Amino acid sequence: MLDTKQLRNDIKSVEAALKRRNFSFDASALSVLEERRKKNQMETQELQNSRNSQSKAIGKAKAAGEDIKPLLDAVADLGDKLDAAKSELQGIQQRIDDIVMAMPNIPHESVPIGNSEEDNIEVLKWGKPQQYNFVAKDHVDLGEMHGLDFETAAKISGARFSVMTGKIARLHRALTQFMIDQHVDNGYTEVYVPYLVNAESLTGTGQLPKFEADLFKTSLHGEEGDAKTLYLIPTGEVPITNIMRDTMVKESELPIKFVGHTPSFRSEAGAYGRDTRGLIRQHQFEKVEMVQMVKAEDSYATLETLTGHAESILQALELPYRKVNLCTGDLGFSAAKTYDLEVWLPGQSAYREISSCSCFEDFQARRLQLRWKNPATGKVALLHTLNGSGLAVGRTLVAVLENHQQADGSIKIPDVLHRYMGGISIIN
RNA sequence: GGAGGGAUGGCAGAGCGGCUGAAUGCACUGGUCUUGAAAACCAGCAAGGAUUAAUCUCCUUCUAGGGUUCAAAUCCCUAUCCCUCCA
Repeated sequence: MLDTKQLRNDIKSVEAALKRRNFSFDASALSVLEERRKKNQMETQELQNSRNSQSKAIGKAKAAGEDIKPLLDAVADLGDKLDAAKSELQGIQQRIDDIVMAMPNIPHESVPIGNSEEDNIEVLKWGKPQQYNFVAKDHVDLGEMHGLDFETAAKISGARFSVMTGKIARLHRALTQFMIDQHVDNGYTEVYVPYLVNAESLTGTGQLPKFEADLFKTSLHGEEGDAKTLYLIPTGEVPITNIMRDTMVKESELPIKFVGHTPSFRSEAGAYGRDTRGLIRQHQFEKVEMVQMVKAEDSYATLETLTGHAESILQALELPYRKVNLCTGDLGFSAAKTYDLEVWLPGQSAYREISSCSCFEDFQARRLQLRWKNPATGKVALLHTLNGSGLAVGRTLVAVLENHQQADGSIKIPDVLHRYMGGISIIN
């Protein structure tokens, strides 16, 4: 959520900033609503003030044993007036909230302006795509040789699911273990979190109210009451970030660094026909997620180090990748700036997203009521939140299979994984 | 499945329907004292919003949503979460 003060005082610059990411809204309508809200709020507060003071007077008169009848008569119609004023104010406020909650974050000045992923800017390339003296297979062909099975998954669940058996399942788990251990070494605290979350949590990180269609929604015994509805998490970001919802953090606890391994569930509504082959786009996939909460002045430096932590995994696994600065048109709803890491996939001869590292500034913190008190100033301030996948495990498996394949279809296991694979160095 | 108890500021924890935005303790901040620190003592210290140049002032908030009342942390109903006991 954007700062409502800024929306009130400087709506023009908000309008201009959001235009850079192709988001437009009716600024004048919002201003009109604001005016009405202000007028209404002042009237309502005046009525409340009058009620409070008159009620106090009644209390005093009663205590003094005076006749309170005339005082009671004086406030007779105040309640109705107040109720009317309140409900009107509430209505206006609701309309304002609906508009504001649907507004995306303002892109950071270093974010390139553009419409689509074509306009993203490559920041760096690491590693060289290997030249093979044979025809490189894609991960589906390779995987099926080693226990990756989509047909069985389709029987169990449907399209966009997978079953792994044997060494490939172990490799998948090894990747997860390696990633978590690496991030714990980098100072992150490991967390285990729920995979079903309530609507408040999703609102806090920005998936709701706007993106409900992307989520799997559960119902308990056929009931869909608002309070009880739980959603499958679309990313570990949701539960991990919400650990700190509604808290006043002590300075000594900062920065907060969490890492957790969770599945992610995505409906992939609107992705019909895209990446239908293989593990790239599944309804269920694993991720190791890093989340940080930092002071405002530290957030952009933190984005660099956090992205570096994700990169270190790719480097350790000897996977060529590139880092891109997402343009305004490709930026997620809550993000102010995002680096995507794209890994080289020989099977597709293309770089594909494997990690997304974002700085949200105070956009999520405002919804989450995530704050800290600065002892130096005595002031309360919103924290800045960041997160990044480190990495998407399923896609990392794809990258390892494709990049480390041998002519005979066997897979060479990167050195750092040997200890997680019981010493195996090749899958054949 | 049944019967109770609870949810209050950063934390712990009081709180007769009106002078309670909330005792007290801890934590925190400033000061006295000390070579320095600790201890002790003194003082300050909730958040959000409206208004203001700022102060002042005003409004809201004691889990959430309803209700009773001139007036609700306090009474009533519902929901959520936590705890205890019985099956």
